Order: sequence, then structure tokens, then C-alpha cells
Amino acid sequence: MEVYQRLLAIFGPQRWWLKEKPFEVLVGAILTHRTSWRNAARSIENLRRAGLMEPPALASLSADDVAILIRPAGLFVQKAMSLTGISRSLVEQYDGNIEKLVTSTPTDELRALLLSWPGVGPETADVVLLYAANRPVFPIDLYTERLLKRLGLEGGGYGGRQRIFLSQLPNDVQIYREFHALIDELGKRFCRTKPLCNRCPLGDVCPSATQF
DNA sequence: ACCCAGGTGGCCC
DNA sequence: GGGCCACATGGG
Repeated sequence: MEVYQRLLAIFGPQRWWLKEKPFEVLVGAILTHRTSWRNAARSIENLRRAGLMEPPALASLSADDVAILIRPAGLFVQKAMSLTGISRSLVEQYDGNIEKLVTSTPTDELRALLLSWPGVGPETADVVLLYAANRPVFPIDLYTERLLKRLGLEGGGYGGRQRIFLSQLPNDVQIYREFHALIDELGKRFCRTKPLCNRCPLGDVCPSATQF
């Protein structure tokens, strides 16, 4: 909580989740795999201009056609396969209605479903659960792993890392959303692999902190 | 000419 | 559980 408050004071509210529909959260999460958000956003804009930010529209295209549009995001062959595959599943099994799916499915069941989709692993599933389905889960991404490492909190696997956050934070979706976004902001600016913690705004809190 | 970006899946031990 | 690799564009 101490780290959270400090980051919030430094960077302010990030508000990642505003103005995004569930399907857009999912598409964005996949397109940004191992890719800067800037490049993912270009691809999203291409899809939007082509009217493809809905499952039925995307499901009707071949992966090759989608790949051309999302080229700026890199890894585009895999990502195009994921997007069309997921869209087809949504259309065929859920009437293309992802809104209903994320509001009416229990968290564990929904997570298992997300993980069964191509290109969706633990981090993407949890981002969708948190930002599209309003569930109190904590995604562990690259920056979160680095922060944990700096705090000396290693091991336990993905689930173990999540438990660290859940056990120390209030059960509050808004706080999880904000904190995850803040950790990314911190990572982007100060926690790259090389420069490490030079001038990190966490200052004295970071190296010695044992509590969030 | 590197290094890096809001991972995942496949395969190995 | 953990390690290694391929995937691929655009910015610093």
C-alpha cells in the first residue's frame, strides 16, 4: 500500500480502462504482446478504420487479411491467428456477445475460457478479467516482475506473485487497475533492464520496502 | 548497430 | 516449477 500510494502521488491516476469496451481491451492486450503500446495503438486504429473492432467483423476475415492491418504491432502472423480464432469462437459459441460473457460468467470459469483461446495466457486473461470484466485479479507483467525482483520478492510462480498483491491490498478493482497501470508507468520510465533504478522516484521506499 | 516493447506456445529437463 | 526459442515491427 505504501508503494501504491507513492506511485499514485507521483504519476497520478492512469485511467487505462476508461472508454474501452471489453472486446477492445482484449484486442489491445493481445496486440501489445512484446510490443510498445504506440505500435499496438496503430494496429488498433487500422482495425477501427476498417470497422473490425467487433467479433463478427473480425471473424469474417482471413488471418492473412487481418495480419496486413496489424503489421505495425509486430508478431503479426500469430496475433492475426489469435484475433480471428477468438472472434470465431465468440461468434460461434457466444453469439459474438462478449459483453454478456464477461458480465454473466463466474470469474474462475471465465478465466479458464480466456486461457483456452489462442494467444491468451495468464497475463492477458487477467488483464481482461480486471479491465473488461471488473474482477479483482492482479495481472503480473514484465514490469511487475521487475518490481517484485527489486523488492526481493521472487519465486512462487505466477499465482504466488499474484497472491502477494491480493494479500496486501484492499479487495478493490479500482485499486488493482490503478496499481497495475502505475507499475507499468514506473517500469517504462525507470525500471528498464540496463539503467536499473537510477533516479527511481520510489527512492528509499523501493529497495527496502517489504510491503506494498 | 544494437536494445527494447503492457507475452504466448512449443519443447525440454 | 523453470529455461530456451521463435515470433517481427518501430523507436531510442
